[in-house]
Amino acid sequence: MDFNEILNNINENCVKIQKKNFKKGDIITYYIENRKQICILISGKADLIRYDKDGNKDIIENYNVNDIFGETFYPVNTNNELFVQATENCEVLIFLYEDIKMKCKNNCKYHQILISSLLELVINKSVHQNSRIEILSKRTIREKLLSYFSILSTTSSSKTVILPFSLTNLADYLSVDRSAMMREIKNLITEGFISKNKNKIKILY
Amino acid sequence: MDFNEILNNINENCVKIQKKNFKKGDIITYYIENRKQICILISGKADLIRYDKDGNKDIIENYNVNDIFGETFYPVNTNNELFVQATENCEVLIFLYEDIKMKCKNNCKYHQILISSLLELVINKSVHQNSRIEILSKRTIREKLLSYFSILSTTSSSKTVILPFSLTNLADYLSVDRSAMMREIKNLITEGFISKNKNKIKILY
DNA sequence: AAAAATCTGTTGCAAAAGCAACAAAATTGA
DNA sequence: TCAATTTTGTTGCTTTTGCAACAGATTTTT
Repeated sequence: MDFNEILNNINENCVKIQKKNFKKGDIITYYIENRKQICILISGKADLIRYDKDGNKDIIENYNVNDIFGETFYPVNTNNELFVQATENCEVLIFLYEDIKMKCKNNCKYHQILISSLLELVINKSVHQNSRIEILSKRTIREKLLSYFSILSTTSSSKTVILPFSLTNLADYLSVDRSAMMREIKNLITEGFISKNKNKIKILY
Repeated sequence: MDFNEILNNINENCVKIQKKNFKKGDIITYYIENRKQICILISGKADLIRYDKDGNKDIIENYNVNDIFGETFYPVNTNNELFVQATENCEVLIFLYEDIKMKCKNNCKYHQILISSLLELVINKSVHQNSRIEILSKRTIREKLLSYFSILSTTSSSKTVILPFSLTNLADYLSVDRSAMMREIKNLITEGFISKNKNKIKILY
């Protein structure tokens, strides 16, 4: 998926796409009701963040290369302030859905490639969301952990998985209390289901 | 989104799309690893169903008009048998992702409309999935319920919401024990947060 | 219209999870 | 490099949830 090629070749008269750079810590975009912005992360990492009414910071999603975000994909309402913040330096493509939605009159090739590529990215996003739903649907912390490890194991084709984030963030991702999760990891180890070394988990069953 | 128009006008030499009819109870499709089928529900209702290793039936998703499904959107592995079953008579468009992915040589107009329409449907799907994730991320049954009611209330612009499915299925959707959910609904009523009449919930705060 | 199946509502009890608070280890950054 | 911050690991206690088992109401099927 070479978005730079698309960007360089697309007919500027028909599609308005911006490429912007952000430094670590910068706000890439605020989610605005009734706008439909689409952002594609070309390089770097970023988080979708919300502050709830009690002022607690929630990391709702995190993004890597080829991830797609923007309020187009998220139910936005005025109660929540949602924004995406760079956790590393980032290159991002930014445009509005209505600006690319329909084929331009010029019938330009790269516009069509853009739409097809976008479709592919959104499908990937949907698959990831379904994995997340699958995990969150589990009733116990144990099942959530095992289900998460199992998905990592399948995608990496290995019984030893490397956690892509800290245990603190894992608890957030599974949406459980961290200390309760730690307790359950300990139980899984003593009961022989897994072993653990730093951020490597080995599945033993 | 008029898929019949697309179907009637699309160049049959470039895109293979089938329209099929199903009776209530029929299996619309089994999810197969490494295939990438896409189905669009034109009319009727259907459920995505899994039987886990203990033989328990799980309703994972349910589909209405304009919903899109197929293994393209779901992480499939050989451990689970996944299939979609009609809960009412259905008309369904069925095709393979690779058959429509790239623009045909003929450059036919309706092929492009199909891809754009598909993009729109997948974006909608993604927004719904995010709502579901939002709800499932809540830690307590009470928060899940209130969060669900609040989303229904926002989309219907009314403080009185009509539950689109039975309480039994609501418990499934929220992924909680039904009796515990009933208890919590009762608590919400006695504490004055909501009132309830049949399948109508009124939000009182 | 009767029988079967599903859904709603309720409860006691056991298990699991959340909360709070703390210390030690590891990482970051000034 | 040393101080500050974040992460990991642990535990006692409380609250919430799940489970099991009912009975009654409602809906569907025959």
